[in-house]
Amino acid sequence: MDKREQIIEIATKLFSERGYENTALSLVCEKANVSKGLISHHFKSKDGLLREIFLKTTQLIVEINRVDKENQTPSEQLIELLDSLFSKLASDKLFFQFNLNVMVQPNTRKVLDDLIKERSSFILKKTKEIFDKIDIENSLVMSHMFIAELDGISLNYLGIYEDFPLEQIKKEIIKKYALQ
Amino acid sequence: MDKREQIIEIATKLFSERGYENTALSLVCEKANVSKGLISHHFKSKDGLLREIFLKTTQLIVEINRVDKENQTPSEQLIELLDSLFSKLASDKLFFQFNLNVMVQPNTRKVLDDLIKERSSFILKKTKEIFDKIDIENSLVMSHMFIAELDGISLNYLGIYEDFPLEQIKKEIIKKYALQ
Amino acid sequence: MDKREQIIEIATKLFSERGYENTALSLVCEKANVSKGLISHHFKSKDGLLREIFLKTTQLIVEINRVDKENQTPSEQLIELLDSLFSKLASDKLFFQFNLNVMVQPNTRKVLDDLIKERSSFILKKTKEIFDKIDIENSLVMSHMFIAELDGISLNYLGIYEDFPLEQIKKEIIKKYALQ
Amino acid sequence: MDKREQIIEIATKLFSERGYENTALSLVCEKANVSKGLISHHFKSKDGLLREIFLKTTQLIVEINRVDKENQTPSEQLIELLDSLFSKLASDKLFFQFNLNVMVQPNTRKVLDDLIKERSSFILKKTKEIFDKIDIENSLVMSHMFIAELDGISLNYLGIYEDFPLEQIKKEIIKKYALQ
DNA sequence: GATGAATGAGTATTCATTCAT
DNA sequence: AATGAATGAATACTCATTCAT
Repeated sequence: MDKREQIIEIATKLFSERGYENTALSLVCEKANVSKGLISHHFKSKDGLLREIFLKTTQLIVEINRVDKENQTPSEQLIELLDSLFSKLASDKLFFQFNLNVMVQPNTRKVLDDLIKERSSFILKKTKEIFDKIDIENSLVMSHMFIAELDGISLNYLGIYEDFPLEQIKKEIIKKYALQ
Repeated sequence: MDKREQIIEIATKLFSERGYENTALSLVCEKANVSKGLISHHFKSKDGLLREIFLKTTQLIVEINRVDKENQTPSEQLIELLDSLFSKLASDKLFFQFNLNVMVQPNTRKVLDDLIKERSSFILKKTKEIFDKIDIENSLVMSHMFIAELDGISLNYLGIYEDFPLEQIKKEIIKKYALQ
Repeated sequence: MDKREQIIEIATKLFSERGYENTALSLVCEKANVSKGLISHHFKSKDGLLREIFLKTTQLIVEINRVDKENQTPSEQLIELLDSLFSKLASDKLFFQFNLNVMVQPNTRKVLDDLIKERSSFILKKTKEIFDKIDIENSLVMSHMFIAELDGISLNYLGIYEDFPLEQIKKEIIKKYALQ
Repeated sequence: MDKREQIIEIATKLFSERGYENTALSLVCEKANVSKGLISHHFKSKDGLLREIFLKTTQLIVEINRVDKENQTPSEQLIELLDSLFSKLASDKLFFQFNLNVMVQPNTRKVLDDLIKERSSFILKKTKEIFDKIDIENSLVMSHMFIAELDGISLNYLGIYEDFPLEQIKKEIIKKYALQ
């Protein structure tokens, strides 16, 4: 059993559920069955642990975009992307909760600044690539709107409206973007 | 000079800039030139102060929606709404920062639960009213999408992309929703 | 009972006996019957408390030098000064222990830098004044030697030689400096 | 490259510069490119390492006193001793810094108690031997004064006065003690 | 001899809250 | 309404030491 991995796993869960600032390292230690010193040893500080976790979620996002799309039309690619995104949104709320959380909180935002910039420019680039293939006009602005809309859906679904009509919105989004 | 009002003003600014959890009441006291006891006296607790502030921002949102629209077409109303929203987004970032912040943070989310629900259902209702007047099909789902898109734009503009093309996106949004 | 004063008193004693770095604030709190927060409240930090204490000991030194010497010859002044110094050295070891301690420890030395410089230049000035009155040649260098010798005596008496012949050395010193 | 020796060298430097209590073994390990376990292995504990270092500095002091003085008069011996001492004081401040440090700090004082006593009685004996040869009256007390004065000079030169007139004081000391 | 993961007690500091005045 | 001394629980972090490899 790798204790380092265990810390990351537990901390990810707790940071997502309770928020970064509201999660004491002592709680992480307790739940992960690990001493306080070990976090210092492996991650140097709480912020260091946060960065490690954020990096891991970025890798996950990168992987979602790396699926082999050789024999798909751009529209099919977009549909698949939306499909996997909406699936994950429904199945793994905490993943999105965590990411929203740390990007909005001024404190964590600062700690993760470079990593957030790196990730978000990657997402923008990938989106624009698809839009360019589909030959959408004004692809940069449209990519920004596309990303914003999906982020807004996450935000409203996760944090604001209890009866958010996720499924129907998914259909509308696919209709709007992929079936042009 | 009303000290109660001064506390609210300073606290709003600090909570917005630094996040709720990362703002010590002692800092609020110092900046507002006020003793610690006075916050307890007026607001009972830090959470109480937060609720008071959130209520005030809700009132502001309500006011934006209350502008007299008697002699406007629904489309004109929508355009004006979008206009004032994008203006405020550019001029008063902290206002949106604060609201995003407290809605995404699990802790504050819990404290404000009832107020958030009240506000968001108000916003949904108002949006749907306009969409119904415009006679948009599937108005509930479309209202959700509309709100989500605007929230997503705030999120991306404020917290993620440094060179977010706000102006162009505003034009696209108006084109999309109001000029049908 | 003034708790602020109580903290200073207890801390002075403990810092002297155990050294600054080896004295936990929790120990000070326990002995002074005071909560941990109160030290923060009054002194901001452990270093702040140290500076306060060092300032107080400086005041004591200043007072020793302020005794009315109107109707004394310079030699009589010097004898009286030596007398009170040697008395205090024998009766209040901790006082000297503390001062040696914080001036030699790199950490505390840094924290107290400005205060140490201020104090030591005061002592040098006062010594030189007397030496000038006695009309001693090369008074600046001789003042330095005088101060160094007394500091060295403290150091050896307090910290090194268990059977240090303090009384006889006092006589020799008086013979050497005051009876020229 | 002998790692044991390397640890001693680095630790001596760091203890001197930063003080014993303020120097973490992890820092020593890092600077010496050595694992934590190795210090335990070689020196058992941090205190063990300190004792080893103190012993080494004692040996250095012994060597200074062992220089062949067969064909020198006692006065010449004393001058040479003072000369080498003042040279070292100017060239190797850290050496004296370290020794002052550990003798004044209650914690380290306790750990090194036996070694300090041994060393200081050696120094006293050696000094008294020379003074006896010169036929100085009251040689024990005078030896104590001599040692104290030199210690005081170190203390004031290293830790208190930035513009301490070391060279002139050296001349005065030689005049006073060696040219009688 | 040498490593480094792991421990756990200990440290200064923070902070919302209480309460006498 | 207003102050600020006082509390005490909580927090991130430090660090010497142990031990399996």
